[in-house]
Amino acid sequence: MAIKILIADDEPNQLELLSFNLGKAGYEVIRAEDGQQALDIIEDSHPDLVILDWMMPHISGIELCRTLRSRPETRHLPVILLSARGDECDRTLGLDIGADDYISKPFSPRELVSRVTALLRRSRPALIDDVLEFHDLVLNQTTMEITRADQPVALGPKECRLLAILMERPGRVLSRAQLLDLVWGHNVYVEERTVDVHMSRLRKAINQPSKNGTVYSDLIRTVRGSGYALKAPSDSD
Amino acid sequence: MAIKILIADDEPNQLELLSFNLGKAGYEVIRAEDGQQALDIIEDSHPDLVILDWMMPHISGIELCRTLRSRPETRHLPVILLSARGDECDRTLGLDIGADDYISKPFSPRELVSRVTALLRRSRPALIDDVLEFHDLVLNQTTMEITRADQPVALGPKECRLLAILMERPGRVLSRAQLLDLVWGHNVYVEERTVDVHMSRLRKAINQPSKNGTVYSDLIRTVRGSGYALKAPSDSD
DNA sequence: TAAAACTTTAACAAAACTGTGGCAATTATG
DNA sequence: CATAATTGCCACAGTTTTGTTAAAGTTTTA
Repeated sequence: MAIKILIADDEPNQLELLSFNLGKAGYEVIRAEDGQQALDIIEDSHPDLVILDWMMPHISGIELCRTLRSRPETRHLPVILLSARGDECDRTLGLDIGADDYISKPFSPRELVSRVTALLRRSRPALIDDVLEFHDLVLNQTTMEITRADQPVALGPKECRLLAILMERPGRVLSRAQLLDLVWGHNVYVEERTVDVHMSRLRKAINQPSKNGTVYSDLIRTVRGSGYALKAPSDSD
Repeated sequence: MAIKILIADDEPNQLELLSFNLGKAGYEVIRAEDGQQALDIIEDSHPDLVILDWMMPHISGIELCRTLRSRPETRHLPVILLSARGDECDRTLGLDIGADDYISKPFSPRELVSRVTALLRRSRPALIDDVLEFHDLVLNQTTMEITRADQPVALGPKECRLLAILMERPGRVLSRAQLLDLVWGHNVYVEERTVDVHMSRLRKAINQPSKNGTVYSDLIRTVRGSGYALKAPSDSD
């Protein structure tokens, strides 16, 4: 599945230039021509990263960035701000508002792509590195091999994806609804309790993978009333 | 615990300037004067972020960055590269090598601090995001972890929410009716006395969290006839 | 000082939540 | 086509959480 990047810019030339370069670098590009449209698309197609022009009609990049940061479901969505003005005040304002990076025009295509990649590596390592690690768990997304303490672990597709989602956000609590959305996709109807069942299967699989009798500690934390998260075992257990 | 930042630069003035500004911004700064020393310090004191000068004797920033990226234990350590030259080639090289950000001299203190904060936000979400603090109490709403004086505290969902509501308004007195509204929602009928019970449970939980016999002071203030509020302990209790 | 007003907290039953074996349906796999 | 694997759901059991009540403790008021 290609990495989706949303670009919002009201200037067609600019939009074209950006799309072309990111497309060439292998990203799937979605375009928006103003802030409102961008917001709709974000809600709808869950891009992995967004690039916002500072100045746009209706909703400016800054406003949009603020909005995104204020909503739980987009709070961690990587945002790059784009501005014609290079002055420092804008720069710091952009970053302080919660943008993850700031590029001032004119910029080189190379730099743009580098910054996008660097930001993705930081925020969604799975998309770039395709090896996820947590404690002694390793998940290679290319080969779909999973190991715990170097012992192979067998997982079904759903459990595997579930694990990947958790490992991309180590420690963060995800509600059943969020997990359904992230793992199953957001137009599939399944019971929330089904998450529990898969979590149970996942636990069983990763907590006793090896043949020798070693017992592993539970890396999955149930947060009563909220959902599930990964947790590093404390010294006591 | 303060966030530790390592700065490696062979030029004393530069080092001083950086330290001063980051120190003022509330970070704990550790200094290194060349790449080798930086490496030693990283292994030794586990900084949360490092700032590397591009040109340094013995081991350059670029080399050091490569080294860090190649080791599992520092693979995800946030790195900012610093360079005298602003040309794009360096810029993209730096980012491609795995640095998380790149700042070219001369830079403004404001921008530096903004970039550091932005980088920390995305690499160590727990340090920046969704965290409520009051005195020695910390409530991380992302991971749903609560600690008092760094000791974990176990809370049920209701108590947790109650605490969050109080911590969002430190010191302000909230009536039982307000608390019912904020915590339970405004179309639920529960006895006002119930608030007392939960407050009592909350107190018990946060005022004696640790195993060692330490006794913590009561952070919750009962305002007779009005309601409850958080209070910082005075010196006497 | 006694009564009144208010708060704390133990106890308990009800409600809510979670873990998991089992089952049928569906989907790969050989 | 037969067999195995995967998936979603139900239902029961076991826990934890929650709301209420009531008794006991404090503070304020008259």
